[in-house]
Amino acid sequence: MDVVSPELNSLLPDEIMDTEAIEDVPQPQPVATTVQSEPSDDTSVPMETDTPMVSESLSLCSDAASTEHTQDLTTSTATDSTLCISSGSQIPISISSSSSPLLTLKPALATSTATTKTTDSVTGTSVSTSGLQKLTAPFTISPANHQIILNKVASSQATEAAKSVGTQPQVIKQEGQKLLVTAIGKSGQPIVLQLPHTGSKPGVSQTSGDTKSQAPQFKVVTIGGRSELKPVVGSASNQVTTLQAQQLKAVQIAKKTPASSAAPIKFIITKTVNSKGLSPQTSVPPVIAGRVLTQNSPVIPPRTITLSETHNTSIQSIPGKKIAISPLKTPSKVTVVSVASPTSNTSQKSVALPVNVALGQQILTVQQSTSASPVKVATSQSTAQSIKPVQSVAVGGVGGSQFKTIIPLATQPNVQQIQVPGSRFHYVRLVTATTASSTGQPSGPSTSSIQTAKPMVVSTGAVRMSVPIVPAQTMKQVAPKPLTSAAQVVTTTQTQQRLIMPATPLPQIQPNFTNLPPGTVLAPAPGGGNVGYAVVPAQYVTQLQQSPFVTLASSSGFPASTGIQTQARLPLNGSLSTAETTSRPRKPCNCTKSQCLKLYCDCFANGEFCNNCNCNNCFNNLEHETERLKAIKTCLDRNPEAFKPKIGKGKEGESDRRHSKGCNCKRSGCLKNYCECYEAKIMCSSICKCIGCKNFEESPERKTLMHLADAAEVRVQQQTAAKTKLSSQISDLLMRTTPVISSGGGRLPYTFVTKEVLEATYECLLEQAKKAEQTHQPQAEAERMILEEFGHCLMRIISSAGKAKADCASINC
DNA sequence: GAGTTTGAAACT
DNA sequence: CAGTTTCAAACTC
Repeated sequence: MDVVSPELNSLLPDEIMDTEAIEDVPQPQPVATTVQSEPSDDTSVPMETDTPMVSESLSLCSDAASTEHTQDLTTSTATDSTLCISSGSQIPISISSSSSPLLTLKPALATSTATTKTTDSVTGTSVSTSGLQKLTAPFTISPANHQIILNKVASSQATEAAKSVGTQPQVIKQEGQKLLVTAIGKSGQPIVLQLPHTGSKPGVSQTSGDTKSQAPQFKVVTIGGRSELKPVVGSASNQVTTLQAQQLKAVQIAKKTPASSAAPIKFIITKTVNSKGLSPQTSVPPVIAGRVLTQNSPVIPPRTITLSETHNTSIQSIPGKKIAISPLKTPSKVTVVSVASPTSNTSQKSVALPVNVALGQQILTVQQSTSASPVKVATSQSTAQSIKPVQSVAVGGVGGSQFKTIIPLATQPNVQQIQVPGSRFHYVRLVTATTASSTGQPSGPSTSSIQTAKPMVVSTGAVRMSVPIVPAQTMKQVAPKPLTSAAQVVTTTQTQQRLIMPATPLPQIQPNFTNLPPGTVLAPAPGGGNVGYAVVPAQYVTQLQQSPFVTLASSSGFPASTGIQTQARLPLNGSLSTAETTSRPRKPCNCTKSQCLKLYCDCFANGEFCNNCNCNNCFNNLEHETERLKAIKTCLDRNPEAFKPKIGKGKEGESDRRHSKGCNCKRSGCLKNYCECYEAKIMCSSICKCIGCKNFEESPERKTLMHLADAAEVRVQQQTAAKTKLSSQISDLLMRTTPVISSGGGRLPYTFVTKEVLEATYECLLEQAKKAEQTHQPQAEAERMILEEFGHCLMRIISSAGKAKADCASINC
């Protein structure tokens, strides 16, 4: 049921699976206001997070290797409940849910497949092994290695907000929703889980964690949710934010709480810490992988790990809208963002579940709306399926991010792509404004924003989103920024949003998936998968939480067929890296035969959609998503590294940048842009197979060329500056239509060059010319006479100006 | 702007 | 893996 087409499954990276991090989620036993941890019996299924439970469970599993890093997870559900999970040193973990949705905290069992660093894993940590525990009471999990402390958030803003609602946020009700949180972290690293209750105001919930504090690295964060039996009314947004010292990935998941409490909701969040260490440099591959698996039978232990809530609700199907946001090239790390298809009920509270998880180096931002369980889809939510339009938030960003974000998207017909100036794009599907909305309000670094039904700037008629852009690297600092406007996080509330871990062993999937070009949208499984994936640079995701906004505007219609209807406005400065910011806009391609679906096309090779190109018969757009995906797969089959950046770090001791494959130039001497090395402004290296290479450090030709290039650049700059200055002066002069005598007396004579003066001068010069003609003066003499007269005119003008100035001064004007 | 050159990508 | 073809960008005129 869920989602990824078989084809695409093969593309999914192992990282997504990261079975190690995955743990089974025992069947939730809804108990009112209690936290329950039950080891699941089913260890056989590695990924199984989802037993055929009525309730949805959210499980967080963290395998934190580093003790020194703090984690802040904040999950907030906008409408019904807010889930805030934050773990940071000395930050208590609190879970509060004002709304009805039941939350059950259970330590997930490490799945058999997982090689499990289970020692770290949650299983050891028992939220409540003994039995039910009330969430209201502070809850501590596995203090030893991995501490998870669950406390009321009474003090927290979220709780306050919940109180305002009239519900007790701290209490987790068993309304069929199960919250499974498995976290293994250092002792002393509190994790705060907060369930927003319905109606929570955006930005209300906050996690108190110190974002700057060291955060344990998460290897895998999976958030998946699905509604199962009953449609749930209400919406909840969860936001989890984890900050890691060096790099962050924020996962924001917006989900809608089901209207009916009866419908179980399962959230599973698995967080594992990179065992090898926190340092970004670690050889351990980045690991965040998300995958949506299709589950046909609820009974079968789901392979999927999903953090999402499903909503059923409106029968109406909202056309999904997709916006493509240019992704960075080959981010090395992957951020998974799942977006559930929006449910249609307007009456429903939009649920935004932004989850920001800063994992060591990874920041995941997942926004998820509730998603209906596959089962529901088949049954109760027959209507729901129509609703599937999925949203992904696309934020334009600058290339160079090392993260890749995967956003599951619903395969709705209506798709729009946004091409961000400068190129990197992402797919974004926009749900109709009615459902979509979520905004995270920045409260503090660690704070999670509660997403209200009103997201950033989103208008139903025309979808408009403003997304704060933040460079992934800066995520640490991001949260604090106060956002004035409601929308900080772009989330479209959707009935279904899923962040899913692959249920099946993903090894086979992994390889290709990581290499997917940014912006790639993975089509949902043909069999009714609602969710597709969009691969976007994590940077974009992280940007969502930054104060700077990206505004995405799309026409109300969102006809699928329409080309790019959305407009993305991105601040190109500030958060973006220098290289990125300075990067010139992508050049339009001129492909004629490749349909822009081969690597010949720079757009395609860069993982971008064609936009404003001159290509013919272009298939590199959302209108040809199927073909495009197929082409991507083909490319990846041919070369798994196809979409990775060609310019990467060289071996140790070598220059920082070098071509990954090296060039093969034969005639250009590697001193023309034919040469990819030269084009990238890097030296050829030992791996190059070029002939007659002159692109090396000591090359005199190269030095000369570079010198000339620099000189030319300087000239251009000077000319530009001169033109600018001249233009400014001219415009300034033209502005002076009337003589101005300022009290300051600083005006130059030209201020007296009025229309009348000019006409008089013209008459004088013309008269002089006539005189010269009448006297049959040679041309040279005539010119001299005219110029002489012109000089006299100027003298008179200047004299008059000076006199006027003096007179003005005498009268003290 | 048309035509040529070039080398990566694609194909065999 | 090597050779050939295709392709689009870079370059020249």
